[in-house]
Amino acid sequence: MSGEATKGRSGRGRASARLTMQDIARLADVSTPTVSRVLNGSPLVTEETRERVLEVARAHGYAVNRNAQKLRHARTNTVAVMLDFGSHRHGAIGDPFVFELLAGVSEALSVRNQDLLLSPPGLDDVRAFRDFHRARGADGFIVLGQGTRDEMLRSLGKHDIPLVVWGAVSSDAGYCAVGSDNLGGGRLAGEHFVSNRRKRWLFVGDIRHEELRLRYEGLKLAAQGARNVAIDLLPIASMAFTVTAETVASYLAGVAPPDAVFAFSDTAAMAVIGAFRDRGLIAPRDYSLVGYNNIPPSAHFHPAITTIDQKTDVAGALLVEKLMEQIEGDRPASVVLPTRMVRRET
Amino acid sequence: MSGEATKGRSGRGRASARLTMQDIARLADVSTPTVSRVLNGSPLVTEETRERVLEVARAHGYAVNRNAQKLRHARTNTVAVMLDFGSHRHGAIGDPFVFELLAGVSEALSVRNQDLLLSPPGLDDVRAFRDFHRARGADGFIVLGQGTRDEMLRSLGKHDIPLVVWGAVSSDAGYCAVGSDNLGGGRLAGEHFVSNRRKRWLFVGDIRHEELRLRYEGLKLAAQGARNVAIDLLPIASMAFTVTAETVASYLAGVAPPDAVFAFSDTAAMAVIGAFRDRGLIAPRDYSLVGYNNIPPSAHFHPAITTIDQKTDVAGALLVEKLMEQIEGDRPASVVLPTRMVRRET
DNA sequence: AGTCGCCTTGAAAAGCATTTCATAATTGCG
DNA sequence: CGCAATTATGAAATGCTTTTCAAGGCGACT
Repeated sequence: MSGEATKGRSGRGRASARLTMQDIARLADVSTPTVSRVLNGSPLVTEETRERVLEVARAHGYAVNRNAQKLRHARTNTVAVMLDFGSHRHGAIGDPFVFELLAGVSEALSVRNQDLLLSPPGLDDVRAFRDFHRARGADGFIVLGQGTRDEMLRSLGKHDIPLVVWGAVSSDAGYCAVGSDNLGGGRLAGEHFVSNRRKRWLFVGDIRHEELRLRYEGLKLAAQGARNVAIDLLPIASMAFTVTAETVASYLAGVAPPDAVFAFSDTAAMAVIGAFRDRGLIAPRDYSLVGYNNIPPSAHFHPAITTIDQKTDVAGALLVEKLMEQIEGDRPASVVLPTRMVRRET
Repeated sequence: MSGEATKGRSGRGRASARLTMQDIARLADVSTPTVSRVLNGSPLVTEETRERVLEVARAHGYAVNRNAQKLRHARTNTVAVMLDFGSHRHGAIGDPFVFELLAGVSEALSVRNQDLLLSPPGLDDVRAFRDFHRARGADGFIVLGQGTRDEMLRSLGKHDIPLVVWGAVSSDAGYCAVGSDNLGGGRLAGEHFVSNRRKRWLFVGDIRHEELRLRYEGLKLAAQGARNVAIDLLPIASMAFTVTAETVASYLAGVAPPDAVFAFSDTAAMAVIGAFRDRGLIAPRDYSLVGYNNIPPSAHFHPAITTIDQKTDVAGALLVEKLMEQIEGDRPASVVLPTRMVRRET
């Protein structure tokens, strides 16, 4: 509609933005290929030429057009990262956890000089994914949080698209995954309960999420492994990924309260504490509680929350590394990162 | 080095990924321009041709190569988003707040069919910024959190690069900003203290951050506006953006404790509660406390934290809208979004 | 001294889609 | 029925960089 304001003039500051490799070549009195070689650090150039070209390029603030580069190469040097905003928007993830993961990935990619394209929301089926990939928007995908999309990811794995997923690691998934030891994490929580002589355990979380299912399995393992005690593993409060104090409260309304709760996240654990307090139940007096992710506020919470800590510091770099291997044509194995328990008041 | 694994074969699934517009043209028995026109919804094509082309394209799962598109057009339809990971990694931001902002931006961009490029960390000076822009990685920038980079952003504003910043809005900044009413938020906190008859106020936060400085100013305004009371505004604990229970504790060690604390974030508020509790001080009995951002756990905290709520739901869309206007050549005005106080136990 | 081979450089093609301009086909009108 | 005016389509140029291939210049070796 408008579009005249900028089009008309060409003598302003805009002109400099149009600088191309040819311009640099002309100014340095060489050909474009030579400029290209210099800028890419090729050894096939005289030191003297190199310096001249670099000098000109710097003086004019020239930067290579990445899009032309991407077009020329088969590789785009771009990685699409998919976040689970969907559930986050509803207050679900809440933890800065995914954010930390993203920071790690961003850093690792930048080191390797890869662009990070945040994939649009709504890439929910294989078709949308493939289109996105074919449009060469990206060489590969990093999916942060598999959510309930496991099936989609599995069929994606067959499509020859480089893909790494943060989440549950299962041997038969058919795609490369990096994740923490959810089973082990769950077991740690259970062992904590055992050592506190708790007998009525409750798991809070939606086990349709593969990661959470594994944590639950770990918890069960611990229950079965307990000697001389019969553990009562209460039916799961199979609530959505979203956990609020209200949902917990309404669950509590019907039953005799548990004496141990394993919440799928620290944020959920906080909600649990609130709901239990309303019923007059205080941790650790009346029940034990273990959260997950070890987010900073958990340490300051009252009571301070015992939680499972995942090694997120290396996660980003690892995800990127695995993806790069795939892009090179390899088929790297999945990785399970260790977890540990941070024992606090609950 | 390797590179043979994929290169050699061409009969596998790879071949289909190489599908180009020419292929579609040949298959549909038309020319490339026609395919292009069809795919871009140009009216210059017969209905019959259109259908044939679309049919072929769909059948073969063809998707336009965005990089070629970007190269051809002056606009890349890509927006770079800059996050303040730096401080986050040190446990600083912590709040899911920035994350929410990002989600909003992502959604708004996807609606407008714009790619979201997460800009690499370390874009700290004007030069790096400009290079990034010139490389045509992006048509414009959205900066989430101005941090202490205000000066850099100002000089950037003069460089003819479309830019919108989430953060403090000041009339002389020279760049377009969208942010919440930090001054008003600070005043709300102060008024809360006044109504609770608190007299020794402490602000926790690093006022080198423009946003935080404004909140502090708002607090001061409320102090000055109080009738019949002399408010004692304690020297700021001018700690880094990172606030831990330890920093608060060491600050407390030297002075008579305040009876009101305004923390720059809910996460910081939680740290404050922890440190005060260690000194035997309980809110709201011994002091009032107001946080910022209204993150979910604040409601479940014990005591439940009174906080300032920002309208993040519209923020993302607004940021994108302002940026688009700039890319079109306009110079949109900055916007201040309203804040409100969520009064809870503290 | 002559030939071979290496090193540096440039011309041209390729990578994929869009846009301009020209052409062929069709319609409308006198 | 012939000419002008549309309309649908294609050829060629364009955007910017990288890669291949060829050529020219130089020293080294026999």
